Amino acid sequence: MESPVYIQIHNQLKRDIEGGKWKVGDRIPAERELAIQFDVSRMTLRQAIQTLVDEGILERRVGSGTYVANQKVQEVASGVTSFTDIMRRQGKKPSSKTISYHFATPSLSEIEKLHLSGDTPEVLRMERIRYADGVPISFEVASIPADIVQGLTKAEVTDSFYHALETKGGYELGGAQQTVSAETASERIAEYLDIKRGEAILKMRQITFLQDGRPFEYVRTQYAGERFEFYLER
Amino acid sequence: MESPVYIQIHNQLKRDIEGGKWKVGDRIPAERELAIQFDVSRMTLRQAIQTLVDEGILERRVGSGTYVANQKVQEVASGVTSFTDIMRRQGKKPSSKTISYHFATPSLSEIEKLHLSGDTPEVLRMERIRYADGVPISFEVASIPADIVQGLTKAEVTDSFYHALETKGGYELGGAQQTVSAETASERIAEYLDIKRGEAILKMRQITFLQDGRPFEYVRTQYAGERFEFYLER
DNA sequence: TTGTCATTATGGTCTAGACCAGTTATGATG
DNA sequence: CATCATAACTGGTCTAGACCATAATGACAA
Repeated sequence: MESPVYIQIHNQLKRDIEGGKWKVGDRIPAERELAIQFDVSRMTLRQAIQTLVDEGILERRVGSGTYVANQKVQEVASGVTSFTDIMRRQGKKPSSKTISYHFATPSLSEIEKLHLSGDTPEVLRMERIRYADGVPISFEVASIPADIVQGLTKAEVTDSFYHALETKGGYELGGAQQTVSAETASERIAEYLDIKRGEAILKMRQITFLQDGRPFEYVRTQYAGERFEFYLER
Repeated sequence: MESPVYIQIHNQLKRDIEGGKWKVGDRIPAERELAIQFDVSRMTLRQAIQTLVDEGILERRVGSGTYVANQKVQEVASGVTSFTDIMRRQGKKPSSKTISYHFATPSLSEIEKLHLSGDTPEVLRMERIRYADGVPISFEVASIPADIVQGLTKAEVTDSFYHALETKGGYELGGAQQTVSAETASERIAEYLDIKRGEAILKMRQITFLQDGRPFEYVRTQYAGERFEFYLER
């Protein structure tokens, strides 16, 4: 591993919690004890705990202990949500078909949007159709700097990219910028989405950022207008 | 003082920044130096800096220094913005043409969306076309409970509704719920927006709330797809 | 003038302690 | 058995160092 120790501990604790080692409301071992278990100083252990507190996963109570918080707000309020999560939350079964998946030299707009530099930057570019309960919802093109996906398998990238980034890559996801507009469907898109040419398309461009502000993903999505709508609270 | 040292330092640095000691983009002294100035250990000084980074006031750059961040996000991210404000911010001259403006008995969906009750509720319903620099951008239908607009003139409602609500009505604006979808233009809408029938329309439904959670406005807007896009940060 | 490379300064991480203040469990005492 | 003081434990803060990777600087060579 190359990520900082406290991130590794963060990930380990997160896995433990998600794996059911401790349930909501449970008290986890004291800082001093965990520090011994992980063989780090208490300050380092505290840094790991802090990141989980920031995420709303843990909750500290002075004099009493550190507890597994009952999450809720987080997912709705904060940031980036994957297609998979959105569909699951609506009780739909998400699936997708990968049209293409290959590394390439980035286009000008990819270089600009992803802040790429160096003499020979490379991006992973993939095209996918996404389905809800088997009905095509959207066609998307995603571009990701090659170094970000280093060490991830194709399955991890296509099936659980955000999750893999956090657990295996040690990255922390930040916010996103989106623009939403409307167009009519081209012949190719219409075929992909099983609609007629000229029907309405909701087009979204999204740049997703890491916690430190680095863009790591540039996605262009075209949704079948008749089957999808955006919901926002502000 | 009784607050922790790092909070005191936090406050001092904040005062310094607000007082103009350092301007946006300036580099503040190095951590090691500030630690000496405040006569604390570097770890404690870092804790003070961290709180300011969390607030988006400072920005760290490894190997380079700590800088006063240029804030931005806030205004964009938070709250309800009027068409007028959005256009002004983009340097466009906003205008609008009122198609209809009358009080009516609410439809079922208006009753539901606006939480109307009482035996004879009434809504103000108005239809408008919005322009930017004279080019039609959107057609909107807005419904407002009659009691909300009591005491406001027609000009105040059509020209500066949010502003008039706050100053003359004494209401405090809260959040909003929006759904965004795509459709194709009907004959009537196409005419209003000076586009062809069948062209893409970005359709937004918005319910706007007061601070206390009461809905006070239900707006259905259709934007000319080729002339408008939504921008979001999340 | 340009490119390379070593130096230096910066933030990032980590340690092994310390003391404080709030909470809880333990016992002694009535 | 109930009460209350106290000891033990918890997270919160703080220190005085250390080493690392990155970024900026300046000297030197091409």
